[in-house]
Amino acid sequence: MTVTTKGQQLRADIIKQLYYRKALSLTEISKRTKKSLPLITATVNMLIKEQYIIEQGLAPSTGGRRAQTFLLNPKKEKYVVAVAMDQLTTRMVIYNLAQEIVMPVKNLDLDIQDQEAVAKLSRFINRQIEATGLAKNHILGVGIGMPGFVNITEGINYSCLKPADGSNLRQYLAQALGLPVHIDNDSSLIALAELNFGVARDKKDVLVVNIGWGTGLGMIVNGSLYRGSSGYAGEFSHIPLSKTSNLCSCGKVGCLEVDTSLLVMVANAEKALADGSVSIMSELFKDEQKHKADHFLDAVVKRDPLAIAILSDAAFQIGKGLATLIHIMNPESIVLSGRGAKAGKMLLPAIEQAINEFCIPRIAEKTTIVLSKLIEDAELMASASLVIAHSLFN
Amino acid sequence: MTVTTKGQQLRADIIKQLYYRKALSLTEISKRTKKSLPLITATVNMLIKEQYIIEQGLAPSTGGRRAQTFLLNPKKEKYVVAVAMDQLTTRMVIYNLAQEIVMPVKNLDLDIQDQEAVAKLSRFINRQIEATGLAKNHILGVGIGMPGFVNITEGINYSCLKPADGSNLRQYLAQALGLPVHIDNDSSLIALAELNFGVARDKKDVLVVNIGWGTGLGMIVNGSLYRGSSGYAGEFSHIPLSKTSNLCSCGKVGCLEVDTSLLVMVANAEKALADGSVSIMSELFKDEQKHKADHFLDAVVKRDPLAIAILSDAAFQIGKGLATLIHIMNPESIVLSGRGAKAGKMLLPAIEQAINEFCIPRIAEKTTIVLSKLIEDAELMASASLVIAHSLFN
DNA sequence: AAATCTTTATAATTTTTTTAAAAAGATTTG
DNA sequence: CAAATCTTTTTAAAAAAATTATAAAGATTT
Repeated sequence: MTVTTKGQQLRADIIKQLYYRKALSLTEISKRTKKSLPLITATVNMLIKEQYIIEQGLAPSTGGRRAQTFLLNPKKEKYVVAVAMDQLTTRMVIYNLAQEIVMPVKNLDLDIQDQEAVAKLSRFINRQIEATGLAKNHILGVGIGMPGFVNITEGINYSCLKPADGSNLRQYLAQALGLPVHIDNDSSLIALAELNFGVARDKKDVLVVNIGWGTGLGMIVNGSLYRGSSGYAGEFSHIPLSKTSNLCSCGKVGCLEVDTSLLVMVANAEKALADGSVSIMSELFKDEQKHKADHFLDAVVKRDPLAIAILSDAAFQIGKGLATLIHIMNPESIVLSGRGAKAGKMLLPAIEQAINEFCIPRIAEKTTIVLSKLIEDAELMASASLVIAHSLFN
Repeated sequence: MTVTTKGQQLRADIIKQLYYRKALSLTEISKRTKKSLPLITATVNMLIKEQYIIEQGLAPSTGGRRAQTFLLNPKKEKYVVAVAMDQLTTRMVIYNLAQEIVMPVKNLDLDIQDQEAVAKLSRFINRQIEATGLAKNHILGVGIGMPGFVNITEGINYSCLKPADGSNLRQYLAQALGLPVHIDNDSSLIALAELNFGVARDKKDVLVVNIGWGTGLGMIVNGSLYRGSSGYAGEFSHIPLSKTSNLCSCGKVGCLEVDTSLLVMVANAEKALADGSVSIMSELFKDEQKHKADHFLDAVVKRDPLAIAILSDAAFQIGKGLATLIHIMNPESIVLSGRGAKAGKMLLPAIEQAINEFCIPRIAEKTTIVLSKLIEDAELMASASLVIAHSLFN
């Protein structure tokens, strides 16, 4: 059993704060870690001696003496592997402690339902790490975001990515890669990204909607990610809300997902095209290099009327679901994130209309709907921060 | 501005722990307050000297030396006034520090929408206190639970109980009573009661449903009451879920409340009786001493088929709403509380059926539905603990 | 440009926690 | 059944951390 001393904990906390906030003064670190200034001063000096931290220069004046600020050392040879998976594509990147990209994003076409997905994944990660020539003892760990019911303590995904030998997913990967591995649900990670690096920074109660194949949800409650008693909180897409009686992939009828998934939107588009609707999608869909969902989103961004109409119908349903969430959670804001948030501005009117229609004004009036500024990077950034959050830096 | 020192804070924390848990050993207090044993020992000894705490006797053996346990002193002349309001009735009781009843429950028929409700309330409370002969400086404060949108920091109820002179509700009452006053929403208080004294004790994530005139909700998240960013979290009864298009009191259509409020159930019963249904309610309703809702609940307890049928319809709708909540919050358990929980066992089958029908099994399987054991006392107990939580004990 | 005001950084003091030791009581064993 | 052992509480001593106070640095004002 590894025992973590208080000193180690504080070192890790300080590094974590600097990782999230970049430049910080001693006073700021002290406030954030809730430890006294003398203790922080001593610990930071130790970390400077060990090259983890460098002096950055003076902070802008706030009226008196300017504070010295500190930064994580980009030259320190400590690296983080970040992986973001979705149903069909897996992306990977390597960062240093300053969140600078050491190895640019690499893509792998990988069907998450593939029987050999786990083996392919670990080969891919290993190959990329080897290609960089980085020594494994300089890599702090691997953070992986993935769809499905993820048990983060056990390191299992109940929905997919089961190792062929029946072993534990995280253990399998840790063994195969020779590195610490941390896995989490994609929507949870996107919420963490918005909390640590995005528009949910410094906010206490925020709902982050992951608009993608399905409609995921990550909940920031009291300033930290809420996971529920068995880790499955935020199963937004399967709440009973649809008026249609379409069967959902989960086996139930009436789930929100049957009206709002990107796949359903694509299907609706194809149906409309078959019925003779005019749209640039009929051209776009011929290019099979990209997935139809991406073509659909492109069409939306290009203001294609049919695509926008279909998207708006889905957005209205999402908005109705959000109205329920607002009543229950009374959040400060709701962040639209995930790959579908590319079409963010197109989504907003229908969502806001639904919220106005279904919310008691007093409850909704303080809740703002905002668009993510991270979009593509969110999941990778959060995968990396998973590793930072679990490392000890000895 | 009153400054609270660390020492005062710890004294209050210790008293609070003893108030919630009754007999505790020094070690247990130390763990609960997360303060060291030497510090706790010293502070408890100080509180014993001041008569706040008494030795209770030795704890049962756990294998080694038996621990001394401590209790709040029932003879200490410190009292708490607890008030619980609903739409038509207000109840009041006075406890000592050991939660023993010093003045038994008194009732006041008070329509919460009455223009002079606040004045009547303060006269009532004052009269009862005077009747006991207790000195005001021996009373720690008054805790009041009430329906409506309550802003606990400002001390305002936006829905009702507005002082005629336009002043602040809590300030008005504090002035009129000459005592510290704390107000909170009834459903929030019932949830606090279950957390501190009931079946949600030691649990982290629990939803407490207040079945009454409407269907209220208090959420325990990470072991404490979650209020949302502007204090209105848990507005369960106005989520869009009903298939009917009945107009809700909130001005919207489709709210859960239009199918599940006790008033709707009574209306349904009356309609069925008018249509010729046979039921003991036709007799019961003639007695106008009690409210029809109480008669309805009595009929349910007496297993009247019509009443049970009506209740089950409502319960099914509540269950559908709870299915949504389970997906979002993934709670450890859901507690059915409030006056409607008297009919608890009758509610369970329909609620569980709805949950089975609308929940993904993996998510719902770990969530248990339990009945409150506090029912009547819940709100009064929590009103009192409001006062304890805000007092300083100097 | 000197004086004042703010804020950071360091030092001294106090408080609190941690660790260790002692005491009390239950359980086991000869 | 009594002595010995084992647990746990209680008290005491040492170490760590947080407050408080002071000094230093730099910005702003007069």
